[in-house]
Amino acid sequence: MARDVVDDIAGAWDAELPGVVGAELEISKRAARLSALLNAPVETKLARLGLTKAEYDILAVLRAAGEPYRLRPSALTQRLALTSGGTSNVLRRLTLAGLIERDPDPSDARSSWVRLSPAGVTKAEEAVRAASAAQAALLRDVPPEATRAAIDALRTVLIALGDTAG
Amino acid sequence: MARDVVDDIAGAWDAELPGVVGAELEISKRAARLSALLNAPVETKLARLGLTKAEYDILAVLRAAGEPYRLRPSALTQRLALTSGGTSNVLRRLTLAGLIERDPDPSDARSSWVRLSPAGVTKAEEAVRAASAAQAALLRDVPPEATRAAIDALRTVLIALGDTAG
DNA sequence: CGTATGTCAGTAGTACTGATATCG
DNA sequence: CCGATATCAGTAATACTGACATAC
Repeated sequence: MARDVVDDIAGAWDAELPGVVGAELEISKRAARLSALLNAPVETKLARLGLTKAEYDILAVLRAAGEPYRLRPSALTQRLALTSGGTSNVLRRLTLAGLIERDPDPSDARSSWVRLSPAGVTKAEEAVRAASAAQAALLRDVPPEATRAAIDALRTVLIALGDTAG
Repeated sequence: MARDVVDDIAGAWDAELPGVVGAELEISKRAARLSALLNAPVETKLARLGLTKAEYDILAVLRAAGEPYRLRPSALTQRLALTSGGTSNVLRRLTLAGLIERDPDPSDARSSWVRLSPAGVTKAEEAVRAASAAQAALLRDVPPEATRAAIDALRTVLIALGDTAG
């Protein structure tokens, strides 16, 4: 079978410190590498739209939530695995850019709704189309059955790790 | 088949913008998620050793290179996919911490060797053992054949994307 | 002289902690 | 009064660009 970069790294460790590294290196380095490869063209496309990845992640979650495209800051914090402070930081920039707006929540005055502005809806849709197209173009070089096998194997591992829907 | 978090995200997009997102979302989000899950405990362990992930990556490449544990800054820049400026930045911190040293290169006075100090060798080995153990502990919950299937599927995709050894 | 190597200063963005205000 | 929600200030680290020095 052909070798990839991670095979070389694993081989080097086996020669230097036999038995110390194993499958955990192979799976984690390959997951990180694939993620980086698929992410790079997305960041390029987003930059042309004036967005960072962190900003895009928020716009995408809001757009995917469906009308009226609004969620609470705490829901965004949870879905993006950030702290509340980190979420506030990105929301401030998106507000300045006019892509989101705040609606007070009559039922709980501590919180508020974060809602895509009309410009935010447009930007979110442009961004998700651009991001998907960029990644799909990269994956054109991969046989569909290989992509499918990776998707299924990754899902199985993630579920075993407790990353389940709900 | 059981559903994971990404199934929910893909389902939401299919309902909102049918046909826009496909396999590229499923593979990229799962790779990113698995990478994040496997990385989190590593960063915790490294923090206890006084290392950041970027510092660890450099120490690990130097240690895996074998004796005399030294490489040129340009080689580190290439293997870690950084710019030269980014590499310099981390090397400065590692030098201050006493974990690496510089040896002039008699054959090319523009460059120099970056070499693990004795303390750097010890720290690198402690760190790689701690990182591997933390990830292996996580993966104890995953059937070995599922891990193996993911490793092989990821390797196939990476090779198709041109990420080959050499 | 032009290219390659590396450092440094400055910058932008990420994402944290801890303090604070407010409300249920 | 306690816990939840969110913002803000401050901090640390990442990693970039562009300017620069040096040497091949």
